[in-house]
Amino acid sequence: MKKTLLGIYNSLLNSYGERNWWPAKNRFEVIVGAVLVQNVSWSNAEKAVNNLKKYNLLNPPSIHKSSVKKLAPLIRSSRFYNQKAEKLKNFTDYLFNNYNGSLNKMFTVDTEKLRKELLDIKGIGRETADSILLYAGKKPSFVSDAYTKRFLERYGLLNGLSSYEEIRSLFMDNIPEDTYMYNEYHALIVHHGYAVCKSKPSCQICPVKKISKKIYCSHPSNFEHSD
DNA sequence: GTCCAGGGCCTAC
DNA sequence: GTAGGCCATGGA
Repeated sequence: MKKTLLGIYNSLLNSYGERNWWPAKNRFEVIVGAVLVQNVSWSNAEKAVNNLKKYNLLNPPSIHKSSVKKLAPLIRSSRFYNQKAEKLKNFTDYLFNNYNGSLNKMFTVDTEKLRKELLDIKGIGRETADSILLYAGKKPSFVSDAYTKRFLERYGLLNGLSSYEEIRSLFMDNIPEDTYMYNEYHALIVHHGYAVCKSKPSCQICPVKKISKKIYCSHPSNFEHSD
């Protein structure tokens, strides 16, 4: 499994190159983006992020001071905007209550401890917490998601594993604890699944096959299973 | 018009 | 612990 996962990583990296995620200027922008992109396309989330920026609200104190009523219309494009406005405020409440509003202080906390804290915030689930840890905090916490699960299924690597934590552990137990690799690996899987396999009649990594209503790559033959 | 995107919470069983 | 409903935009 170690060799397989590393082999897939190298194939993806060779095919697509570094993805250089997350597309954001600073850590808080990553965090806001991670919440706003929940179950919506990045383009929709990006519009909402830019709107907050436009009104100088893309910083912890401004979100903290703003009401849900003020924030919600600005992030309308990100879908579920009332809930997401609440979520952004839940995060800044946590940040000010525990770290005096300082992301620097927050990110000095041990990775697993901080992960638990983030998961206690209403609106921050596993994928969002791991995205914050990895892409904002540069901490080695692998991000799994729907693409990752689909990807592993497609290549027959899931072997009955299904939960988020199981999939996350599959990567963390089998590839080096390397923030750069965690960062690129997740970004490459998303890029492969979304930008390439979905948009092109054939992709460089594997042939495309239509299953049910979605388009999936389905041939594992490009990756040798060494174990 | 239909489909679906880089989820998470709540409730019921 | 998990299946299903809910939230409720915009581009293809």
